[in-house]
Amino acid sequence: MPELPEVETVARGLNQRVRGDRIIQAWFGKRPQTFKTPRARQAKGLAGLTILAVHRTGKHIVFELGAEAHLASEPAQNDATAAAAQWIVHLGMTGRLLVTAPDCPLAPHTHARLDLASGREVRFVDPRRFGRLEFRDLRNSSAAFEAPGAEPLTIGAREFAGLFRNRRLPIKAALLNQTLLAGVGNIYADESLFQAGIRPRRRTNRLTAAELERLRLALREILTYAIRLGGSSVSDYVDANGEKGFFQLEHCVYQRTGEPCRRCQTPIRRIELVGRGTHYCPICQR
DNA sequence: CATTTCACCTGGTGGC
DNA sequence: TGCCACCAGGTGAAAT
Repeated sequence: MPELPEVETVARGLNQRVRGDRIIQAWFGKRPQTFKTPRARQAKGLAGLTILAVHRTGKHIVFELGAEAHLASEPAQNDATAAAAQWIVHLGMTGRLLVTAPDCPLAPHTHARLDLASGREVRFVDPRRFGRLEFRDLRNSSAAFEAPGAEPLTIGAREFAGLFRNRRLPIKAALLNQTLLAGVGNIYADESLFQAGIRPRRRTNRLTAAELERLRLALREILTYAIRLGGSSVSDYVDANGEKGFFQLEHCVYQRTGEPCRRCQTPIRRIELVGRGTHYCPICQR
């Protein structure tokens, strides 16, 4: 399931491959749930725009789009002031965003295709349809997209502690709440709690300052390392080039129920928390 | 308001 | 081999 490292990997791949390209026209499927902006408005809005840059915010992929053609090397990354519009893609559980040749066979559950001036296509494929596509025309008073929560890679110690100090919910539930931190999902919540030695059910307001700081650093380290390995390919995740990631080989607890802890050999335990499978080591995490 | 539960989806899995 | 119940989980709406 795409979380911050997977979404970052996809966004980087897209930025490398389609930055500077121009959208000739766009096609959209008929499943209404996929479209946060009505499909007709997306198709009309995207046609003719140039891709200035592609980047990640939280779990969202943002295409910065310009009304005029720019040199691919010219626009600064994240230069929202130059952007006339944005195309915002959330991959949900099973979403894929791929750059393909036009004669590449159309995968089942393809919900969107962008025809590019270079002759290639950007395709959005999503069997389970938890993904979302949104178009924002910044020329029409729409605000630029902002993720609701803080960025786990750059948040400071004081702000991080402030997010959790006055809450009573389990720390794992807090990590999954995108309005607090943006980008952490089930895999990296479990992995970072293991690394920090904290049990998932612990109430956030009962965590010590030292524990919160361990958690902040664990998140940063794990997310950074996972990005370097191209993310975790559990389920059917692949990047914009169709390549799998390798961080799943590094998992210490996620989907390792009953297997020995890599640190102390105790069998990894699985519980259900806020409706999610949750994995931890009963010895290493307190 | 804070927190918890549930519906939305389909492919893969395991039991018989 | 085939059938089917069941499960995975990101998000937002509804319930508590």
